[in-house]
Amino acid sequence: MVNKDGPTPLYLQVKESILERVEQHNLRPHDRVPSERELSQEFGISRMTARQALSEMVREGWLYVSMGKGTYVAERKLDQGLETLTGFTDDMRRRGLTASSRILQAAIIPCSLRLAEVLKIQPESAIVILERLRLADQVPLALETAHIPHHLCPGLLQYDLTTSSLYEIFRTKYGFRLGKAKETLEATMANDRERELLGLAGPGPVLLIERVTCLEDGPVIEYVKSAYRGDRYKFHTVLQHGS
Amino acid sequence: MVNKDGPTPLYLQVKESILERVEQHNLRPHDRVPSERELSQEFGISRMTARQALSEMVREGWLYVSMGKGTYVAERKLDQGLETLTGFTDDMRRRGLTASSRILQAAIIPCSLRLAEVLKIQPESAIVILERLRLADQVPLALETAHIPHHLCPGLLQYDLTTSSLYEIFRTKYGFRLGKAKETLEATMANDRERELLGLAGPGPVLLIERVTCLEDGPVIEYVKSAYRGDRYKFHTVLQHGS
DNA sequence: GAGTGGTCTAGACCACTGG
DNA sequence: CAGTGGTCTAGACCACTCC
Repeated sequence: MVNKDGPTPLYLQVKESILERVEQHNLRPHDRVPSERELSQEFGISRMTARQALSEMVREGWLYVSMGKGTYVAERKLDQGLETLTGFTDDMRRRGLTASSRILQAAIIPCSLRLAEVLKIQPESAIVILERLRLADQVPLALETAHIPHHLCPGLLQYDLTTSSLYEIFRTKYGFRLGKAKETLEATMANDRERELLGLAGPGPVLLIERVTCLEDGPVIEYVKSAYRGDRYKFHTVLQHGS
Repeated sequence: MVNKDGPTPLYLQVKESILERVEQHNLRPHDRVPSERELSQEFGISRMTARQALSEMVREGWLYVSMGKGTYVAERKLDQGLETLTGFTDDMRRRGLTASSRILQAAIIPCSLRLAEVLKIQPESAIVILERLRLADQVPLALETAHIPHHLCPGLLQYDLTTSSLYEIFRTKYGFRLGKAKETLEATMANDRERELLGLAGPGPVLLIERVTCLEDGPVIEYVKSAYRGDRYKFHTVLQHGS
């Protein structure tokens, strides 16, 4: 059942084994998984090793624990995807809306000092700057400015960016796989330009979102700053307790 | 140094002890923390127990490990553990600030119809309502109202909620383990009450955060609505691309 | 009372880093 | 080489849940 002499740690082998049962639906949400003592007998390992496999899976959201009762398979589908990285197009699709864009600026420019630090490239390197008014069902919702290192995606501006998702182009045209993104969100007042483009009658709040996105293998692919109309947009996320 | 007979687990006592040294700057970023074997001698505990304290802190982003060299204090940048569920107190601690509270309302009231749906309890059930002005280094930062099913934590109001973390009380006094939380964030204008309590001179934006938190084994433990000063607070999160 | 997870011990061997 | 974290063992006692 497990290989005690191989290079793979025992607890990882146990983890993989349970993960398989979950993914192949031999174990379904809210089914009980074998107890720590059962696993240690089944695999011929100590209870602490079985425990390490289970508690890692609990931490990662695959399983949950009910004190004195047992460990169970977690519900995945409900919240899955809310903490995942999506662009404007997918975000709107999830809300049942159709995304489109009006391009305000699309150019290749030298990169400022501050931006070079964020994108982890040399100052003055060429970057693609792409400013778009993002519409949901034809109504202005956000003003979005993306900064992308030009050497990572030469020829980006030849594609139709009014209807296509930028992330879709990254994936299909350049073969990029997105990794992690860091976001910050804050509430501010709309400035004049935002007010005009978003169609606000008077002063109003906007949700300012900054995102730094990395590819799976490390390099920063974009820095995006967006201003969402406060009265029309809510940001959703799911947090998992870390212990 | 540690209390072996008390109700607090040894590894948590060790964790708190190291956390204190980090917060009081006795240990600075990139300083080495005592090794697992050193800690087990210092506290008179086994190495596995010391290890549990350290590895939890690594997972939470306080420390990092360098293989074969040692364990070190992490740079408290906006890096890790940001997608984990924390309360105001821990959030401020991560930013190097001290959290405190002014209690505006603490009572047991019957639950409204709308709230009953969110908390998944019967309408008119008793709930604890706790409204607090949250301060960071003595400066008002957020107005927070928590709604908690009373039957889950009877006697909650007897505890000191001005300095204690609500989540700390959940954990130590009731033995709760937090699971997932769903949050929504939006930008609005401060209403009169928020403006007065948060100390805003005139109209200003606030970041409105709603959170529904569940325990590990399912039940909803709280619904919290918070209004953060837009000019003093940024929300951080990390998104992971869903493959 | 029997089973569960939560904590803890006192050892052990390994791969890795530094001097 | 001595020290580090990574893994693992075979026990132990506890609080909890269900019957």
